[in-house]
Amino acid sequence: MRPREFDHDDVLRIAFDQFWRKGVRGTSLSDIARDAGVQRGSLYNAFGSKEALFLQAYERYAGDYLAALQKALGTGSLRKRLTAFFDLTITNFRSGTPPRGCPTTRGLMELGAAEGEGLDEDAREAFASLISRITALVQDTLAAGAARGEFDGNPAAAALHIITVTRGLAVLERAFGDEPQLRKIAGHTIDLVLGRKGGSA
Amino acid sequence: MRPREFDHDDVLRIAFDQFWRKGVRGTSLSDIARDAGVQRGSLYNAFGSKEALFLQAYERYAGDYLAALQKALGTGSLRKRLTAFFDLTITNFRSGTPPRGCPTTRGLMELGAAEGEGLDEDAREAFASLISRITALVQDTLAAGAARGEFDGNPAAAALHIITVTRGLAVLERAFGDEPQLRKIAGHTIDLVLGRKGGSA
DNA sequence: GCATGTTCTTGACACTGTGTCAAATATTTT
DNA sequence: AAAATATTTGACACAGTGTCAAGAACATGC
Repeated sequence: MRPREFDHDDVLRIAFDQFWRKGVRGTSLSDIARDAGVQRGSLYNAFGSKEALFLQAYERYAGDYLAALQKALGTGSLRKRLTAFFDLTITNFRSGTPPRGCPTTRGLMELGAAEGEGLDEDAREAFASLISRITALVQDTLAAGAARGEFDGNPAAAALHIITVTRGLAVLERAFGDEPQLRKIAGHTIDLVLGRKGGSA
Repeated sequence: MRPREFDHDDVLRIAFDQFWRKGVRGTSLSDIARDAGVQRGSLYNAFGSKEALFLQAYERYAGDYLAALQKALGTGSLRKRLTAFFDLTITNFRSGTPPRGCPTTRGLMELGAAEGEGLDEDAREAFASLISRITALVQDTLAAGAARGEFDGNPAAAALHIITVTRGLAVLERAFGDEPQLRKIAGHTIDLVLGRKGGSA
């Protein structure tokens, strides 16, 4: 067996960085190959296709991101947790120069387009899976808060509402690039869900 | 002057239908040319580029859509108006077979991607403009409702919240394709903004 | 130590898509 | 009828995806 001349994980990182900045369709395998110092053909050999490479790179990101979220949602009052949640979300959208936006939302609208075409279905599933897992995390946090008397409402409905707002924030971020606006919307959402006064921080 | 062999508006309609179904990047000018019965070169001559053609087609759609929204927001109680607003929004996302999603959100995430590239800036502006105008419409509706005592809150903040939710709905639509879920979120949002009980319909 | 087998790499190729250009074409105006 | 003008058409250059066969590097068995 001839050994690989590149590191699998390095390529995944380099590829995801490009996908994040320029979109899947906007990134060519030549770009990635150049940046990674690998021949384009080697990437096809190792990953099969651009979409398959993206999928692996995305799963990597999703794991990291979910772990960070879990940590952010882990301490403090319910209000503090939700604040940390939105904060991490928005900071993620606004990371990079220029800001790169939300890779999940971007990918969903970029690839989740073709319904019925088996190819993009895997990607759609990956995006939907991360969203579902984040929703579950938020719901658990709300349920725990409810048990502590910090929240009075339906955790499932509220979690769905919150996740919808974060997806909306990802869109508004691309439309206006106005970070203070995003944070204002986030604060307003927390007030709405927690009932304006909310628990003291 | 040699006369055009095709109708400008027909091409715009045919093109937007394809863009809506397959995305801008996923639609080739050959596709549009074939469907419209026009030579590809003629499209370049008439519109300049794919993006310019998309822009014209989108502006057309945006005008129609805004008019429909304005009508939907024009009668009944505030709750009724907001319900009609979400209804039209979701129906729009779910129109077509298979459902085509939201062209504005799709376009924003698909084209608002390219960093620093002046080309896509026009498109981003067009998307942002429609969102802004819809927000203004919702805000006016809320302000009018407040004047009639049907709403007690900040119309600007609430309108921004509502528009954020609709953008989020567009994303969730692509992720899960679950229309009842979208309608549930919409209802929950109205309850949240109007204060759960709300004015009788 | 050398042959063999396996995997990776490399370059060539076919295909599709974007955009440009010059030549040919169809009208209107002079 | 000739000139002016805009549209159509086909050829071209270029970039991107994906495939393939041939070459290269290493592990193992003899």
